[in-house]
Amino acid sequence: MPSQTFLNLPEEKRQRILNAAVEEFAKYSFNDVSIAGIIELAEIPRGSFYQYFSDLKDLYKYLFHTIAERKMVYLHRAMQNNPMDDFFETIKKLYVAGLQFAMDEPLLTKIASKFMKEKEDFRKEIVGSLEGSASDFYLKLLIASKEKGEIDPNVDLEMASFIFTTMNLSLIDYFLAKTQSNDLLKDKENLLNIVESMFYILTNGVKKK
Amino acid sequence: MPSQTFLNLPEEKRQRILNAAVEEFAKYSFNDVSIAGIIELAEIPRGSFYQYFSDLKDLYKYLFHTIAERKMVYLHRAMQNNPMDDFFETIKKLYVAGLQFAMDEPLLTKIASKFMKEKEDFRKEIVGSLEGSASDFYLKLLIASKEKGEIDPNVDLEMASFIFTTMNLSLIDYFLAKTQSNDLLKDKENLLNIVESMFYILTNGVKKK
Amino acid sequence: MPSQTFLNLPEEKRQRILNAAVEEFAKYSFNDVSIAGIIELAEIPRGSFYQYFSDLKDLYKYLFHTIAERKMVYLHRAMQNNPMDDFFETIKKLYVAGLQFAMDEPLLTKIASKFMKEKEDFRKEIVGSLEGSASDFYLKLLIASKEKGEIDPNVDLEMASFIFTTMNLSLIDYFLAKTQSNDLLKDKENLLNIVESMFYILTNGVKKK
Amino acid sequence: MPSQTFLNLPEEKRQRILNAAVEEFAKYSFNDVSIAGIIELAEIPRGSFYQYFSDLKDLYKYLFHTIAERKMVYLHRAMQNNPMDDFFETIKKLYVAGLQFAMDEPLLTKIASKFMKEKEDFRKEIVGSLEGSASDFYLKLLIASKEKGEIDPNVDLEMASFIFTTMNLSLIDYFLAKTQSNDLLKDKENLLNIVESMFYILTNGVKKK
DNA sequence: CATGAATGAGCTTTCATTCAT
DNA sequence: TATGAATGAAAGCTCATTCAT
Repeated sequence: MPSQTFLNLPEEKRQRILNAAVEEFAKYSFNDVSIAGIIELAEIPRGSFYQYFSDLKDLYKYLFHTIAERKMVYLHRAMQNNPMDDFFETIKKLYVAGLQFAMDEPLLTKIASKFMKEKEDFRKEIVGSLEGSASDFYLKLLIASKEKGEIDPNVDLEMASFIFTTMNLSLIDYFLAKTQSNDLLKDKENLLNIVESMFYILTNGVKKK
Repeated sequence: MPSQTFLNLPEEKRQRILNAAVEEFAKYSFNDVSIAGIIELAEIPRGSFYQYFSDLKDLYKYLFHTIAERKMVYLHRAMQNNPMDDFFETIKKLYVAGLQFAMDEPLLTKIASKFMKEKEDFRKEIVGSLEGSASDFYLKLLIASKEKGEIDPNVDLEMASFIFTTMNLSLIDYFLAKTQSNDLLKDKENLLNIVESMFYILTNGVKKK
Repeated sequence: MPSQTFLNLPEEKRQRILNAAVEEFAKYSFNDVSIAGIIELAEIPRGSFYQYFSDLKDLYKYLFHTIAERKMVYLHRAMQNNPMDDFFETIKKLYVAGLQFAMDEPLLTKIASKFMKEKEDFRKEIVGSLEGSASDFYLKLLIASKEKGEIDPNVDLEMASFIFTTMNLSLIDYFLAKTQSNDLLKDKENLLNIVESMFYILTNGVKKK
Repeated sequence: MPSQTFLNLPEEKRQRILNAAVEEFAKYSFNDVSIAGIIELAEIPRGSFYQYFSDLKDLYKYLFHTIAERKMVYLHRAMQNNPMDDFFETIKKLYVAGLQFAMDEPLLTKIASKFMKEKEDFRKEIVGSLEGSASDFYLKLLIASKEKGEIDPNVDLEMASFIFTTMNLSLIDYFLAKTQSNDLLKDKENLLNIVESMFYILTNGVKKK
């Protein structure tokens, strides 16, 4: 909740501040980011910071929710296209959308990734009401899918949703790590291949049948 | 490389220091742990710390390698039993051993888990020679297993090893998270069930056949 | 390069800080001066120091250049008067000007004198571009003077410039040392006598002719 | 005054300690030398230091007097040879002997040179009874020489002795500075030339006659 | 005597936050 | 509102000196 003052700021200045914050939060974990660092990058006076935000956490919250919103756009877009896809197709599209976001906005993704590694208390404090976790979302999809007979009845759905959640995050981390050194991953073709090979395993398992 | 002085310390005092360090490193990421915090917990004077360790990193390295060693005992024990197990059985046992360690030593496990979330540069600095990552280890097992015809030839082995690595870590994190609030997980029976349901999915996939 | 903040400080406070620094640097060699000592003398809080200077060296540099400038005023004044003086007259005036400065600003002179005794690396770091040493300056004068036939052709000019440089500094040190206990030296008459008797030797030698 | 314990030490160990001290004191001014540094170089335990010396100053004093003694050997040797030399010859030989010592024992000379740059209080404390300064020594020679009619009666003898003292020290510093980069100075021929050209000036002056 | 562990004082530096203009 | 100066708490590290064995 930045002050109205901040929201009224001329676009250019507001962006300068946000960009500075993004740069810092993409580089360091929350506790290692200093107000000093941000105001220096943003080239704003010390006092101004406190006029705009009550706190570093205040700024972080705002940033985080902005990022979440932006990512949601990608995810919604991915799901709207074809509401008749089966479970696997849906999830795959979500994965790809997530990676696409990572490709388009690596810094924001980095922040989100760092966020997932923060302490749970901190995360709860930032997110506020835990508005339906990703895991719950997958679980609902799985239940629906099971009713349609797409899912092996021996599968523990909670575990499955845990796996899909985890692998999604890991894939993004993997992508961020590789993207720095190597840019082979930067073409979308390759991205799809990776998701495909992951899904082959998650849907069929690794065991020879 | 703590000083000989530290190693010569009376058991009780040495443990007090190590326990203090464990407590702090289990609670905070490396950068958020302060020497001040540790010496206060351990009730040793400021100067003594520097007589024992050159640095916070010095202490951390020592701690980390101690933990790694201790965990290795669990893993080796798990593998020695039955060298004739197939791939799935082997991995399953490793997972269980990892969880067993987490159950016996939740704080140490927490430190190890936090370690995995540190920046790569830092990790490299601590580990020194990157002595064959977990992922490489799984890959070798998978290749051997494939040659024995246990693995679906359509499976991308690199991806599979990535998944097995990731899930192992995630499972441990999951366990640590749950273990704090809820202690239903604390009996071994339950542990095995969790691993089983995960392996069902990783071996057979979630799709109905 | 002190911060603008420092330069904007109210005269009184700025002087208090500078005076404190002068007092300390006149008393101790650079390495033995502590920020702690200065802020206590100046009665400013710890944090303020760092708002004004990045470093002790930063303050020292500023101080040193201020002193150099102030001394230059004396030296220039001494030389402007009579550009037609011969070599001996010129140098003599420089010596006297130097001593005059020492008389007017004994603390600043003390700092300059201490500076000359620091390690060469340090000196270079402070001065920056070694803008033509005193020795070079004397050498040029000597060469010009030789051409005018004022100098004994048997004299090694480099050695002569070395001697004039050295004696200048030593004279100032001598003056500083004596000035503390004894204030007979404090009248200008005496000062001139000293310089005269030194010059008699440097120009004519000690040997009976 | 090191303890008898120190003096009884096996030669090898005593030398190790003294060499370590020499190395440190040749590198840093007294205040910047740490006991820590010396015991590390000497590889002796912390406690031992205090068994041998009450203090860093204690060690320094001992070292300093050792050096002074050693240098005296050179100076006495220089003077004994030819008691019939005139003033100029005598002084010249002393200068050369000093430089010879600097050539043979650069580290010890460095320490002596650093000593001259210490605060006067400190110097007095180390030397103890100011047992006849170099300047007094030159003064006596000059007086004797004047009686023999070798000295220009217009010369202020105090000033002359000051000059001879100062130039001697400066010459040694100059030699030490040059000796590090350039070893042209290291042959004795050159050394003599330098002293000669200095003496030409000090005896005859720079003025054309 | 030799040893080396214990200790705390003292220094530098960073930073979040408050406040006055 | 914008600004940036003031401030002191807190951390890391070094070292001389004392002491117990």
